[in-house]
Amino acid sequence: MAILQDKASLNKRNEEIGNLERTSEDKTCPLCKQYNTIIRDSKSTEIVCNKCGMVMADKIDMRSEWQTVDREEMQAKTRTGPPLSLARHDIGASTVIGRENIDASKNKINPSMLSAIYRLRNWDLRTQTHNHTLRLALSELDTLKDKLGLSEPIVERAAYIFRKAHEKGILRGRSSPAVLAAAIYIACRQMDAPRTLNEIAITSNIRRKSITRYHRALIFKLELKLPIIDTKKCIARVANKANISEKTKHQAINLMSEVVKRGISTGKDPMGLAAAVLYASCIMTGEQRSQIDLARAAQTTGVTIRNRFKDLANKLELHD
DNA sequence: TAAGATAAGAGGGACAT
DNA sequence: ATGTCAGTCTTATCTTA
Repeated sequence: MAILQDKASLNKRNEEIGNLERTSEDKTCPLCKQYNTIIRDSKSTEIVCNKCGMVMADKIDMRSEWQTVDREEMQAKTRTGPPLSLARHDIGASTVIGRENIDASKNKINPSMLSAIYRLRNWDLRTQTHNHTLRLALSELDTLKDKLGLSEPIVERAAYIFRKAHEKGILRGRSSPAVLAAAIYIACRQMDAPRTLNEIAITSNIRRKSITRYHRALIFKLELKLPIIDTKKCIARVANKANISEKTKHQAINLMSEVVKRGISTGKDPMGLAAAVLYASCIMTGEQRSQIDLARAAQTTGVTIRNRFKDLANKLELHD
């Protein structure tokens, strides 16, 4: 891959790559060593491994992409490319800098511009390490995807959030796996496919504490909005896990809407509440389930079920 | 064995200093 | 920024039916 000399060769390169458009092919990614489909993002000028986010171009020596020695060369070859699904904007930033770099040596450039270019260069170099942690995070994301059973849109959303966190410098001083876990949690919430913090904490092997901390940081710094957790979905989850009959499930959903209407649900762990509502519904329909069973299904404790249940009994006067 | 009670501890929100 | 306070949830242990 030649260093881009000027706009003409840049265009030529884009043209070459353009010929590859819509040809995704199977090959082994040099970074993650996984044999998988490598896709070209039609909106950017990058070819991207869809497993780890490794950015590459076809018809070039792969190794030179990431085994650069010389700073200048590295900078010139840098292609900051988030993977396919993430490349929504600031596409090809490094290429632009590469072009300006040449301009700086070739054409006489306004000296006042030099410092600006220098800054850009540094920024660009930083994105190189950004890409490194990005790649690590994305491959981690891939393994978590299977463990948590995340859908593709959730994975993309999580990756997007993580990348935004990168850009805003939120990762500095924070553990990126933990930030990734927080991003996953947020993505799940946003895509309306709730996973509990505990599930994510356990599968990612990251302390729940750090996930919640970074979760808050992300919400605040990225000004994200999270939809309220759908308590009915919690009911469905717990019910399915505890093998509750459809009849009782429906009863529980009705009961839950009443609970929500009366504001009993605010500030309570939705899963615990759902379990308590289900427990109450089981009593109503005569289905036999122990508090412990429900608690386990909701990943909470019997104490919580009891407390919630007592609340329900007091406030809804359900005695039967 | 399930359910209930109680206590100690952690973590975080609200609010004041 | 730091501290306090009330409320929530968890873990552990004991008692009751």
